[in-house]
Amino acid sequence: MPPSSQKATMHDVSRLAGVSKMTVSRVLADPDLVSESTRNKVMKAIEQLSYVPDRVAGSLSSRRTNFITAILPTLTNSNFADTAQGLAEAMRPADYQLLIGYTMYRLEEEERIIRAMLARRPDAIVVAGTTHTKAANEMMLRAGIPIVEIWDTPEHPIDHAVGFSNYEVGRAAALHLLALGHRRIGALGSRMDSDAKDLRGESRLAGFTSVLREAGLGDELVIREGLAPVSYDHGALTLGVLLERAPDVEAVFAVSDISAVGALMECHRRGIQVPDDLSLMGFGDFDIARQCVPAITTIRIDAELIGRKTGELLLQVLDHSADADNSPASAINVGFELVTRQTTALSKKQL
Amino acid sequence: MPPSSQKATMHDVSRLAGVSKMTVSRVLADPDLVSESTRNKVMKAIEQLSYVPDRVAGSLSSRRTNFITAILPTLTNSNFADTAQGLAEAMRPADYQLLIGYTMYRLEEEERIIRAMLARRPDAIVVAGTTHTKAANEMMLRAGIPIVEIWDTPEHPIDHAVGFSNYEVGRAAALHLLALGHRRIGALGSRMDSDAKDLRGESRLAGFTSVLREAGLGDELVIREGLAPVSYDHGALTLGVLLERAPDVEAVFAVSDISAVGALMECHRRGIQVPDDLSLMGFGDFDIARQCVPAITTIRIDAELIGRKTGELLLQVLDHSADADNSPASAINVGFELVTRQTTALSKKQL
DNA sequence: ACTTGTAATGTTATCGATAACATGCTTCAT
DNA sequence: ATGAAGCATGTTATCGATAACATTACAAGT
Repeated sequence: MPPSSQKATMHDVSRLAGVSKMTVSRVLADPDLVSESTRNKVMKAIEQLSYVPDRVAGSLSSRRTNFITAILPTLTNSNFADTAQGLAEAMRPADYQLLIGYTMYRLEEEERIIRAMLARRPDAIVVAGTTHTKAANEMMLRAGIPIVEIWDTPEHPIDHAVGFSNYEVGRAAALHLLALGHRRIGALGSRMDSDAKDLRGESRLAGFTSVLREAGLGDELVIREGLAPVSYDHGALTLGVLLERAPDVEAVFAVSDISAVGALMECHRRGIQVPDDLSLMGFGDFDIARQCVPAITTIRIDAELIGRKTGELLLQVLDHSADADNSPASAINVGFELVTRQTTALSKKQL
Repeated sequence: MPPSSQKATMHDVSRLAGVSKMTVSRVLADPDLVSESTRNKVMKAIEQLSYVPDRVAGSLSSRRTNFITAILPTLTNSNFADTAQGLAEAMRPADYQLLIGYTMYRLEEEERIIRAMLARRPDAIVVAGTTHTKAANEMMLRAGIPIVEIWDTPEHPIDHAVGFSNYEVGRAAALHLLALGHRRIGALGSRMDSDAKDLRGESRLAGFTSVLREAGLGDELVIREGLAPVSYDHGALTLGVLLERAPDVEAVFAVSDISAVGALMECHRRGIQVPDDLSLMGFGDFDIARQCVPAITTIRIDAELIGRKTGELLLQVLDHSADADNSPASAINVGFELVTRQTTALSKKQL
């Protein structure tokens, strides 16, 4: 460990500058309140002592930590990483620090994390998803701070929400494949295990099957295998399962581009022509989906935008928190967009 | 905002349980110190009041925040996300919370972040990279807490280090391509801009060119274009630049698998056969490199392991921090491994 | 019986800042 | 001239916990 020089406190600075602690505090928090000459004296003292203010003490005193808790399923999914980055970016000018926790798609873990995070007294909580354990829900309700549920559209929001409808995403996917004339349509998702469940992915599958049923088709080709988070392997494996169940499948929707890419590569390996033999689409508009050959049809959501919008919303709410609870709980729908690329094509049967 | 019930303090709990604050504190920190009957009373009071301890106050008092600062170039690179996850995983049992900052590959930004983070009084700092601004270096030296530089092997470590030699990675890549009989060898990297520079990628390129020169080859095919972080597009674009400069190039090393994948897809689009027309390799062993068709030869580093090892090291050091500065600064080299797959093959000229 | 040890709990003094109010000194309109 | 207003600064009281030391009660050893 490097040599520890005794850390200087605000008191040390004030003595060296010949002013009171409060003046030092003002120089740091609101320089305009202090005359230029004193300000310079204080700045010099800060410099000389390499003083770094102690925000722990500051937070206790001011009852504001400038921490924002962000609870996401995982960091190793570029979509969520984008959201985190967008949120961090939006909050940075206001000097907020992100406290990131990840749940591994487990609700009990989410509850544990919320409890642990609340002890840090964050100024707000951002949480992915709209389904939480009872205890988690109560803790957030009681917390007395703004809560933002993101990445879906909650029916009963705790407070604010920023996201899109995963259910509608699933419907849009199914409608696209149907419109191309496909009838043997499948999907690749993950298992709804008690260990780990991708509730948003499941919503997409639910929307997807709802359309299939409306079209008089069954949902027997909707595969749920493997645990969240999905991977390239997941796509490859579940495609294998699907092909075994229905060698004549014409079109497939994967709940994530990652799975879609894995499935596409599996097609390459098996000599299945995409989209001639099989139409394939994903979700998320990951970079790789655009870069793949052939480029993958997908549903674009702007993950970074979700983060940024959430940040902007919070800045506004936190700023007005002075004038009591007049902050109306807002629900922002950022929408999504079907991006047709090269992996989906008209059914040959139609031709 | 949800209704804010007044938050209960430890004092409230102690009154309700009919004990002193200190006893409540003990129940939470070291339950064995308290008799079973009092402990139960206290627990009941905690439950009744939905008491959540205030770690801000606790940290100020105990002078330990249980925060670990992790400073990484970006979160949207699965390698760094893996490292973060590994670190978080290792520290979690000891109840440490990660404070993540990302620099966007900019040293000035790193300095800014270090300064901001130090105000939170972390118990340790983990920072990617071994090159820092002068001010950043001094701040870390002065901080009086363990510092771990990761993702490279520093010549002059500030304190501890966990990583591998990027320079040797570059050498291994060049040696592999040379061993296959290639002589027209190029590389794809990013520009060393003042805005953003990937110093570790640059080390890999340096090691790479050192071998080329030893073999009597020039480095004119080492492309440095675009800003870090690299992307699939980056790989596609720089490959284009390289092909323009040397249509007869035989083998290429990309500083990242991401670039390598982008380059591979560009080859697909241009009808260049890999590895028949061109050998291609990357770095990082990203999932996508293994899944690609053809699967990409790469250099595997275990990013998650770097995080985990760092965590274990810190737990040990922080635990012993009681017995003064007896913690020997350790430098752990986790090494790397060349993974030969389908994108590199013997030079045809040799045949 | 008397020290001594130890287990369980309480008391007091911080930790390093900020909020809220108080003070002193100018300035300026009337 | 004078008092209200405003600027620049200081004082005092917290914020909610933990460390360190103090106390009490009872058991065990001699």
